[in-house]
Amino acid sequence: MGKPHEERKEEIIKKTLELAAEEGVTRLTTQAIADRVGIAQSTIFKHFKTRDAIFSAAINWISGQIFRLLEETSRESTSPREQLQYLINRHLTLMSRHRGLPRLLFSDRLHLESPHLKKTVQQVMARYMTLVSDIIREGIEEDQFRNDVDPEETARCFVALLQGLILRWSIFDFSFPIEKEGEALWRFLWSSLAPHQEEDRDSL
Amino acid sequence: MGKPHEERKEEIIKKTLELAAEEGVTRLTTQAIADRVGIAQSTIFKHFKTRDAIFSAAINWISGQIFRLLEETSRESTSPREQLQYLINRHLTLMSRHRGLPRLLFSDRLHLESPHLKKTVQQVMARYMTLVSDIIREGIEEDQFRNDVDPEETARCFVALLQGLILRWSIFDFSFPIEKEGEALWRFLWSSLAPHQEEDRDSL
DNA sequence: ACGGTAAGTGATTAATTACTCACCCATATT
DNA sequence: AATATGGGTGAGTAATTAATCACTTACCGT
Repeated sequence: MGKPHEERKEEIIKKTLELAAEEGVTRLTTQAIADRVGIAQSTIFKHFKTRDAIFSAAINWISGQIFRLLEETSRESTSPREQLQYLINRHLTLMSRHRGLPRLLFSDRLHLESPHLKKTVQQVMARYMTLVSDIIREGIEEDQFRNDVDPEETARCFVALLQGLILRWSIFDFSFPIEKEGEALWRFLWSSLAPHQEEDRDSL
Repeated sequence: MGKPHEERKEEIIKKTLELAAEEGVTRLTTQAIADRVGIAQSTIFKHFKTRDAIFSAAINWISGQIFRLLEETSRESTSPREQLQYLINRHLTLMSRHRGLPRLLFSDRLHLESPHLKKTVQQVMARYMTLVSDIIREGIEEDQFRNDVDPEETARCFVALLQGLILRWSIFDFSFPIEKEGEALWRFLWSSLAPHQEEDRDSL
């Protein structure tokens, strides 16, 4: 009886994310997590020293997923335009598959309770924006994007668009398909990135 | 001794918002609020029946502020373009002046603890997007904006941009001047709304 | 067979926290 | 002068919850 340490650890993290999506971070007690996993409350502490360690592990898991996503994107040798589209789609799919992520990321418990976790989140965001601005700069050099946009500024807007969309989705209880909204987001982004002669083609 | 009911009520709400900005929603206990106001913890309950009633009042206050902002914007008889700029500036100034607002609005305690408050927030967002799409539609009709953008879609992106920016600002602990970022946001938005012949003028 | 280790449990504890209650006291009303 | 009222208080309560602990049980290598 009893699963091995690493396996149960993963299970606890996953169930924690599930619970965060359904009940919100406030209801995320060790008792609730234990119930969901199907073990006693005290058993939680065989695998995590403190409750915050669970959150920490969850955030690190999320960071890992997003870093993987970023690496895969930059490994793709497709055009800058397709890289951005790929990034939007994959990002939204990731959030769609694990709805607890936005709830956790947006909760203040993370940022204010432990400075270390806050730094992790900030680092992920910073690296994210760096990659996006690199892609945009490349697109400008290759004459695929207009040359009068500022790459850093546009990258910040890119991330803001994504986060804002996810936030609205979360506030409206995941009640609309977010992948579809991603397409609208891309259309909007493209209308600001596209060189002028190409626009007629894409406006329909 | 003792301020009149309505006055103290307002004071509690204001101090609650202050605390939310500094300490986060998690630390927002009745004790902390009472300390900040300078009264005993039990006195809080002379003015609010429950702790949630304080949150409720705070959210309603926020909603009021934003509704006022929206009404003022539509009352302005300036061009659609200036209306959008005005809305961005005023919105960011409001958030800048009361940093507790984003913390409260993004906290899950609001949406998940009480369905009523969630509805309030959703209604504000819905009305916000309606107004923005109206402005955009008007701008298209007056040939100030390109005619191949979808007003509703663009309005959703407008709100996402704002929310995303505020979220990043909140995650980075209000460490950069948000009004300045608002200008970048407008530049980005305008590059997607501007008719083509006008662009050369504004690109610098 | 045996001893060690790792996962699991129930009972308990200490701290936090929303909320109540009996009681004060100043001011306004009668 | 008597009294009612409203803002204020300190002490206390019940509930929640993270964390501990003594103990059990299953499994593994020797």
